[in-house]
Amino acid sequence: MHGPRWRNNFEERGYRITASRSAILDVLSKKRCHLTAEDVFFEVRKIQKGIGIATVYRTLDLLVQMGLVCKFDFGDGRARYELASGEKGHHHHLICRNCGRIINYDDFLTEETGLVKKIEKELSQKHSFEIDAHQLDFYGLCKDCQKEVK
Amino acid sequence: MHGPRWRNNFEERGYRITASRSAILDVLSKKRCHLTAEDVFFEVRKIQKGIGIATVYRTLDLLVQMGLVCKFDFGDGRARYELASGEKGHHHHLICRNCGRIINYDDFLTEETGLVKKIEKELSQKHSFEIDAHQLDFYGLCKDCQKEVK
DNA sequence: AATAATAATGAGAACCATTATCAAAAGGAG
DNA sequence: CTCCTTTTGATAATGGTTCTCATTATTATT
Ligand SMILES: [Mn+2]
Ligand SMILES: [Mn+2]
Ligand SMILES: [Zn+2]
Ligand SMILES: [Zn+2]
Repeated sequence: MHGPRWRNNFEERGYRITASRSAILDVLSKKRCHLTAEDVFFEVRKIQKGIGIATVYRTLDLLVQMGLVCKFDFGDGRARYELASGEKGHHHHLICRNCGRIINYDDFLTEETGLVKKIEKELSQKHSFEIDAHQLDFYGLCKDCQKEVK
Repeated sequence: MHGPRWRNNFEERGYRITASRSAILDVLSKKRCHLTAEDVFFEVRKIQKGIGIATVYRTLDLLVQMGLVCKFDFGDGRARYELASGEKGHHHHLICRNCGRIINYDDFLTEETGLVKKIEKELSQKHSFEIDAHQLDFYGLCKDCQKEVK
Protein backbone atom coordinates (compact mmCIF):
# COMPACT_ATOMS: atom_id res chain seq x y z
CA MET A 1 0.00 0.00 0.00
CA HIS A 2 2.61 2.57 -0.98
CA GLY A 3 2.26 5.69 -3.04
CA PRO A 4 2.35 4.97 -6.77
CA ARG A 5 -0.49 2.49 -6.78
CA TRP A 6 -3.23 4.59 -5.32
CA ARG A 7 -1.91 7.70 -6.97
CA ASN A 8 -2.44 6.12 -10.36
CA ASN A 9 -5.79 4.89 -9.21
CA PHE A 10 -6.77 8.44 -8.35
CA GLU A 11 -5.53 9.98 -11.54
CA GLU A 12 -7.21 7.44 -13.74
CA ARG A 13 -10.53 8.41 -12.25
CA GLY A 14 -9.84 12.11 -12.45
CA TYR A 15 -9.77 12.56 -8.69
CA ARG A 16 -7.33 15.08 -7.36
CA ILE A 17 -4.62 14.10 -4.94
CA THR A 18 -5.02 16.71 -2.25
CA ALA A 19 -3.18 17.15 1.02
CA SER A 20 -6.25 16.07 2.98
CA ARG A 21 -6.72 12.94 0.98
CA SER A 22 -3.18 11.76 1.20
CA ALA A 23 -3.09 12.62 4.90
CA ILE A 24 -6.12 10.39 5.46
CA LEU A 25 -4.50 7.57 3.57
CA ASP A 26 -1.35 8.07 5.62
CA VAL A 27 -3.27 7.72 8.85
CA LEU A 28 -5.00 4.58 7.64
CA SER A 29 -1.68 3.13 6.54
CA LYS A 30 0.05 3.75 9.83
CA LYS A 31 -2.71 2.83 12.27
CA ARG A 32 -3.60 -0.53 10.86
CA CYS A 33 -6.78 -1.13 12.77
CA HIS A 34 -10.50 -0.37 12.78
CA LEU A 35 -10.76 3.38 12.97
CA THR A 36 -13.99 5.28 13.25
CA ALA A 37 -14.40 8.42 11.15
CA GLU A 38 -13.82 10.39 14.33
CA ASP A 39 -10.61 8.50 15.07
CA VAL A 40 -9.36 9.35 11.62
CA PHE A 41 -10.45 12.95 12.03
CA PHE A 42 -8.49 13.51 15.24
CA GLU A 43 -5.47 11.71 13.90
CA VAL A 44 -5.43 13.59 10.61
CA ARG A 45 -5.80 16.93 12.34
CA LYS A 46 -2.31 16.51 13.71
CA ILE A 47 -1.07 16.75 10.13
CA GLN A 48 -3.80 18.78 8.41
CA LYS A 49 -4.73 21.35 11.03
CA GLY A 50 -7.84 22.78 9.47
CA ILE A 51 -9.48 19.70 8.06
CA GLY A 52 -13.21 19.29 8.61
CA ILE A 53 -15.06 16.14 9.58
CA ALA A 54 -17.11 16.32 6.39
CA THR A 55 -13.99 15.94 4.31
CA VAL A 56 -13.03 12.90 6.32
CA TYR A 57 -16.37 11.26 5.64
CA ARG A 58 -16.29 12.23 2.00
CA THR A 59 -12.79 10.91 1.52
CA LEU A 60 -13.50 7.67 3.34
CA ASP A 61 -16.53 7.11 1.14
CA LEU A 62 -14.41 7.78 -1.89
CA LEU A 63 -11.76 5.32 -0.79
CA VAL A 64 -14.35 2.68 -0.03
CA GLN A 65 -15.88 3.15 -3.46
CA MET A 66 -12.44 2.82 -5.02
CA GLY A 67 -11.87 -0.36 -3.10
CA LEU A 68 -8.85 0.99 -1.26
CA VAL A 69 -10.58 0.94 2.11
CA CYS A 70 -13.03 -1.44 3.77
CA LYS A 71 -15.97 -0.24 5.79
CA PHE A 72 -17.25 -2.37 8.63
CA ASP A 73 -20.22 -2.22 10.88
CA PHE A 74 -19.86 -4.15 14.09
CA GLY A 75 -23.16 -3.04 15.53
CA ASP A 76 -22.06 -0.30 17.91
CA GLY A 77 -23.58 2.48 15.87
CA ARG A 78 -20.46 3.75 14.19
CA ALA A 79 -18.74 2.60 11.05
CA ARG A 80 -15.14 1.45 11.10
CA TYR A 81 -12.64 1.91 8.32
CA GLU A 82 -9.57 -0.05 7.52
CA LEU A 83 -7.09 -0.17 4.68
CA ALA A 84 -7.98 -2.89 2.19
CA SER A 85 -4.71 -4.58 1.52
CA GLY A 86 -6.18 -6.80 -1.13
CA GLU A 87 -6.22 -10.56 -1.12
CA LYS A 88 -3.29 -10.64 1.24
CA GLY A 89 -4.32 -8.56 4.21
CA HIS A 90 -7.79 -9.95 4.23
CA HIS A 91 -8.79 -11.16 7.67
CA HIS A 92 -11.68 -12.12 9.88
CA HIS A 93 -12.74 -10.81 13.28
CA LEU A 94 -13.24 -11.67 16.90
CA ILE A 95 -15.50 -9.13 18.58
CA CYS A 96 -16.03 -8.78 22.30
CA ARG A 97 -19.64 -8.12 23.21
CA ASN A 98 -18.64 -6.55 26.49
CA CYS A 99 -15.81 -4.10 25.77
CA GLY A 100 -16.06 -3.92 21.99
CA ARG A 101 -12.48 -5.03 21.45
CA ILE A 102 -11.87 -6.25 17.93
CA ILE A 103 -9.22 -8.79 17.11
CA ASN A 104 -8.09 -9.35 13.55
CA TYR A 105 -6.90 -12.73 12.52
CA ASP A 106 -5.48 -13.82 9.21
CA ASP A 107 -3.74 -17.00 10.25
CA PHE A 108 -6.55 -18.98 8.73
CA LEU A 109 -6.75 -22.71 9.05
CA THR A 110 -5.56 -24.32 5.86
CA GLU A 111 -9.10 -25.41 5.05
CA GLU A 112 -10.60 -22.03 5.88
CA THR A 113 -9.65 -20.10 2.78
CA GLY A 114 -10.37 -22.96 0.45
CA LEU A 115 -13.80 -23.60 1.86
CA VAL A 116 -14.85 -19.96 1.72
CA LYS A 117 -13.93 -19.92 -1.96
CA LYS A 118 -15.88 -23.08 -2.52
CA ILE A 119 -18.93 -21.70 -0.75
CA GLU A 120 -18.72 -18.53 -2.80
CA LYS A 121 -18.68 -20.47 -6.01
CA GLU A 122 -21.59 -22.66 -4.97
CA LEU A 123 -23.71 -19.73 -3.77
CA SER A 124 -22.95 -17.67 -6.86
CA GLN A 125 -24.42 -20.39 -9.02
CA LYS A 126 -27.36 -21.34 -6.88
CA HIS A 127 -28.58 -17.78 -6.34
CA SER A 128 -27.21 -16.13 -9.48
CA PHE A 129 -25.36 -13.79 -7.18
CA GLU A 130 -22.11 -12.10 -8.11
CA ILE A 131 -20.07 -12.25 -4.91
CA ASP A 132 -17.15 -9.89 -4.53
CA ALA A 133 -16.45 -10.01 -0.80
CA HIS A 134 -17.29 -11.70 2.43
CA GLN A 135 -17.11 -11.00 6.12
CA LEU A 136 -16.77 -13.53 8.89
CA ASP A 137 -17.06 -12.35 12.46
CA PHE A 138 -17.11 -14.28 15.69
CA TYR A 139 -18.78 -12.76 18.73
CA GLY A 140 -18.17 -13.50 22.37
CA LEU A 141 -16.14 -12.42 25.38
CA CYS A 142 -12.48 -11.51 25.31
CA LYS A 143 -10.01 -12.76 27.88
CA ASP A 144 -10.36 -9.77 30.21
CA CYS A 145 -14.11 -9.56 30.02
CA GLN A 146 -14.59 -13.22 30.87
CA LYS A 147 -13.32 -12.58 34.40
CA GLU A 148 -15.15 -9.30 34.76
CA VAL A 149 -18.55 -10.66 33.79
CA LYS A 150 -18.23 -13.59 36.17
CA MET B 1 -40.64 -21.00 18.68
CA HIS B 2 -44.09 -21.44 20.16
CA GLY B 3 -45.54 -20.07 23.32
CA PRO B 4 -44.48 -22.03 26.38
CA ARG B 5 -40.77 -21.73 25.84
CA TRP B 6 -40.41 -18.00 25.76
CA ARG B 7 -43.16 -17.54 28.32
CA ASN B 8 -41.13 -19.51 30.83
CA ASN B 9 -38.07 -17.61 29.80
CA PHE B 10 -39.86 -14.38 30.58
CA GLU B 11 -41.24 -15.45 33.91
CA GLU B 12 -37.95 -16.83 35.10
CA ARG B 13 -36.42 -13.43 34.65
CA GLY B 14 -39.32 -11.60 36.21
CA TYR B 15 -40.33 -9.90 32.98
CA ARG B 16 -44.02 -9.39 32.40
CA ILE B 17 -45.76 -10.87 29.42
CA THR B 18 -47.66 -7.91 28.08
CA ALA B 19 -49.85 -7.57 25.03
CA SER B 20 -47.24 -5.44 23.29
CA ARG B 21 -44.47 -7.89 23.93
CA SER B 22 -46.30 -10.91 22.71
CA ALA B 23 -47.57 -8.98 19.70
CA ILE B 24 -43.99 -8.15 18.77
CA LEU B 25 -42.97 -11.76 19.12
CA ASP B 26 -45.94 -12.73 16.97
CA VAL B 27 -44.85 -10.42 14.19
CA LEU B 28 -41.32 -11.73 14.31
CA SER B 29 -42.59 -15.29 14.20
CA LYS B 30 -44.81 -14.75 11.21
CA LYS B 31 -42.58 -12.54 9.09
CA ARG B 32 -39.47 -14.64 9.16
CA CYS B 33 -37.08 -12.16 7.70
CA HIS B 34 -34.88 -9.21 8.53
CA LEU B 35 -37.21 -6.58 9.89
CA THR B 36 -36.16 -3.11 10.87
CA ALA B 37 -37.59 -1.68 14.08
CA GLU B 38 -39.84 0.43 11.92
CA ASP B 39 -41.06 -2.62 10.00
CA VAL B 40 -41.96 -4.25 13.28
CA PHE B 41 -43.62 -1.08 14.50
CA PHE B 42 -45.96 -0.77 11.52
CA GLU B 43 -46.75 -4.45 11.55
CA VAL B 44 -47.47 -4.56 15.27
CA ARG B 45 -49.69 -1.52 15.10
CA LYS B 46 -52.19 -3.58 13.16
CA ILE B 47 -52.66 -5.65 16.29
CA GLN B 48 -51.73 -3.22 19.07
CA LYS B 49 -53.19 0.06 17.88
CA GLY B 50 -51.60 2.44 20.32
CA ILE B 51 -48.13 1.00 20.63
CA GLY B 52 -45.23 3.44 20.52
CA ILE B 53 -41.95 3.05 18.70
CA ALA B 54 -40.04 3.27 21.97
CA THR B 55 -41.73 0.14 23.21
CA VAL B 56 -40.75 -1.64 20.04
CA TYR B 57 -37.11 -0.71 20.53
CA ARG B 58 -37.22 -1.59 24.20
CA THR B 59 -38.80 -4.94 23.55
CA LEU B 60 -36.44 -5.81 20.73
CA ASP B 61 -33.49 -5.01 22.95
CA LEU B 62 -34.96 -7.18 25.65
CA LEU B 63 -35.45 -10.06 23.27
CA VAL B 64 -31.94 -9.73 21.92
CA GLN B 65 -30.55 -9.75 25.44
CA MET B 66 -32.57 -12.85 26.20
CA GLY B 67 -31.20 -14.51 23.11
CA LEU B 68 -34.62 -14.94 21.52
CA VAL B 69 -33.88 -12.49 18.72
CA CYS B 70 -30.80 -11.73 16.66
CA LYS B 71 -29.81 -8.21 15.76
CA PHE B 72 -27.92 -7.60 12.55
CA ASP B 73 -26.22 -4.64 11.04
CA PHE B 74 -25.73 -4.83 7.33
CA GLY B 75 -24.31 -1.37 7.00
CA ASP B 76 -27.31 0.56 5.71
CA GLY B 77 -27.74 2.54 8.89
CA ARG B 78 -30.60 0.60 10.42
CA ALA B 79 -30.55 -2.49 12.56
CA ARG B 80 -32.41 -5.63 11.49
CA TYR B 81 -34.08 -8.07 13.81
CA GLU B 82 -34.88 -11.67 13.28
CA LEU B 83 -36.13 -14.52 15.42
CA ALA B 84 -33.27 -16.63 16.71
CA SER B 85 -34.45 -20.12 16.13
CA GLY B 86 -31.45 -21.61 17.85
CA GLU B 87 -28.97 -23.99 16.31
CA LYS B 88 -31.51 -24.98 13.70
CA GLY B 89 -32.62 -21.82 12.01
CA HIS B 90 -29.15 -20.40 11.98
CA HIS B 91 -28.18 -19.15 8.56
CA HIS B 92 -25.77 -16.98 6.64
CA HIS B 93 -26.39 -14.10 4.26
CA LEU B 94 -26.03 -12.87 0.73
CA ILE B 95 -26.32 -9.09 0.59
CA CYS B 96 -26.75 -7.03 -2.56
CA ARG B 97 -24.67 -3.88 -2.53
CA ASN B 98 -26.96 -2.21 -5.02
CA CYS B 99 -30.53 -2.79 -3.86
CA GLY B 100 -29.89 -4.03 -0.33
CA ARG B 101 -31.68 -7.30 -0.86
CA ILE B 102 -30.77 -9.88 1.73
CA ILE B 103 -30.94 -13.58 1.03
CA ASN B 104 -30.81 -16.11 3.85
CA TYR B 105 -29.30 -19.46 3.22
CA ASP B 106 -29.11 -22.40 5.56
CA ASP B 107 -28.47 -25.17 3.10
CA PHE B 108 -24.85 -25.20 4.12
CA LEU B 109 -22.34 -27.33 2.38
CA THR B 110 -21.65 -30.39 4.45
CA GLU B 111 -18.20 -29.11 5.29
CA GLU B 112 -19.42 -25.65 6.12
CA THR B 113 -20.91 -26.26 9.55
CA GLY B 114 -18.11 -28.54 10.62
CA LEU B 115 -15.41 -26.14 9.63
CA VAL B 116 -16.98 -23.17 11.38
CA LYS B 117 -17.10 -25.22 14.58
CA LYS B 118 -13.49 -26.18 14.14
CA ILE B 119 -12.43 -22.59 13.57
CA GLU B 120 -14.34 -21.50 16.64
CA LYS B 121 -12.58 -24.05 18.78
CA GLU B 122 -9.17 -23.14 17.42
CA LEU B 123 -9.73 -19.39 17.84
CA SER B 124 -11.13 -19.79 21.34
CA GLN B 125 -7.93 -21.44 22.45
CA LYS B 126 -5.49 -19.26 20.59
CA HIS B 127 -7.01 -15.96 21.72
CA SER B 128 -8.59 -17.05 25.00
CA PHE B 129 -11.87 -15.86 23.56
CA GLU B 130 -15.23 -17.28 24.55
CA ILE B 131 -17.14 -17.46 21.28
CA ASP B 132 -20.91 -17.70 21.40
CA ALA B 133 -21.94 -16.75 17.88
CA HIS B 134 -20.73 -15.99 14.42
CA GLN B 135 -21.92 -14.19 11.35
CA LEU B 136 -20.94 -14.92 7.79
CA ASP B 137 -22.07 -12.54 5.08
CA PHE B 138 -21.30 -12.47 1.40
CA TYR B 139 -21.54 -9.20 -0.48
CA GLY B 140 -22.08 -8.62 -4.14
CA LEU B 141 -24.74 -8.05 -6.77
CA CYS B 142 -28.03 -9.88 -6.94
CA LYS B 143 -29.44 -11.28 -10.15
CA ASP B 144 -31.53 -8.21 -10.99
CA CYS B 145 -28.85 -5.69 -10.15
CA GLN B 146 -26.24 -7.38 -12.30
CA LYS B 147 -28.14 -6.39 -15.45
CA GLU B 148 -28.99 -2.95 -14.16
CA VAL B 149 -25.43 -1.99 -13.30
CA LYS B 150 -24.12 -3.13 -16.65
C1' DA C 1 -61.45 -5.85 47.17
C1' DA C 2 -58.57 -2.05 48.34
C1' DT C 3 -53.87 -0.51 48.66
C1' DA C 4 -49.16 -0.29 47.88
C1' DA C 5 -45.12 -1.37 45.18
C1' DT C 6 -43.14 -2.19 40.90
C1' DA C 7 -42.80 -2.65 35.93
C1' DA C 8 -44.14 -1.17 31.42
C1' DT C 9 -45.71 2.25 28.31
C1' DG C 10 -46.38 6.37 24.98
C1' DA C 11 -45.21 10.95 23.63
C1' DG C 12 -41.92 13.62 22.66
C1' DA C 13 -37.30 15.50 23.56
C1' DA C 14 -32.54 14.53 23.20
C1' DC C 15 -28.67 12.29 21.16
C1' DC C 16 -25.30 11.42 17.84
C1' DA C 17 -23.29 9.51 13.62
C1' DT C 18 -23.74 10.67 9.09
C1' DT C 19 -25.26 13.62 5.00
C1' DA C 20 -26.57 17.61 2.61
C1' DT C 21 -25.97 22.52 1.56
C1' DC C 22 -23.52 26.29 0.04
C1' DA C 23 -20.28 29.78 -0.36
C1' DA C 24 -15.32 30.07 -0.47
C1' DA C 25 -10.82 28.19 -1.75
C1' DA C 26 -7.74 25.43 -4.54
C1' DG C 27 -6.29 23.19 -8.71
C1' DG C 28 -5.83 22.53 -13.63
C1' DA C 29 -6.20 23.85 -18.69
C1' DG C 30 -5.16 27.14 -21.90
C1' DC D 1 -4.08 35.63 -15.44
C1' DT D 2 -8.83 33.76 -16.60
C1' DC D 3 -12.24 30.43 -16.78
C1' DC D 4 -14.07 26.24 -15.17
C1' DT D 5 -14.22 22.28 -12.24
C1' DT D 6 -13.26 20.03 -8.00
C1' DT D 7 -12.59 20.12 -3.22
C1' DT D 8 -13.24 21.93 1.17
C1' DG D 9 -14.97 23.67 5.94
C1' DA D 10 -18.69 25.36 8.59
C1' DT D 11 -22.96 24.50 9.69
C1' DA D 12 -27.63 22.88 9.21
C1' DA D 13 -30.42 18.99 8.49
C1' DT D 14 -31.53 14.09 8.74
C1' DG D 15 -32.81 9.90 10.70
C1' DG D 16 -32.33 5.95 13.57
C1' DT D 17 -32.07 5.12 18.31
C1' DT D 18 -32.18 6.23 23.23
C1' DC D 19 -33.69 8.90 27.18
C1' DT D 20 -37.08 11.24 30.23
C1' DC D 21 -40.95 11.43 32.69
C1' DA D 22 -45.64 11.41 33.77
C1' DT D 23 -49.31 7.95 33.23
C1' DT D 24 -51.02 3.33 33.14
C1' DA D 25 -50.99 -1.63 33.81
C1' DT D 26 -49.66 -5.56 36.49
C1' DT D 27 -48.47 -7.91 40.58
C1' DA D 28 -47.95 -8.46 45.60
C1' DT D 29 -49.75 -7.54 50.17
C1' DT D 30 -53.10 -6.65 53.43
MN1 LIG E 1 -10.35 -5.96 10.65
MN1 LIG F 1 -30.93 -13.62 8.19
ZN1 LIG G 1 -13.80 -7.55 26.09
ZN1 LIG H 1 -29.78 -6.19 -5.84
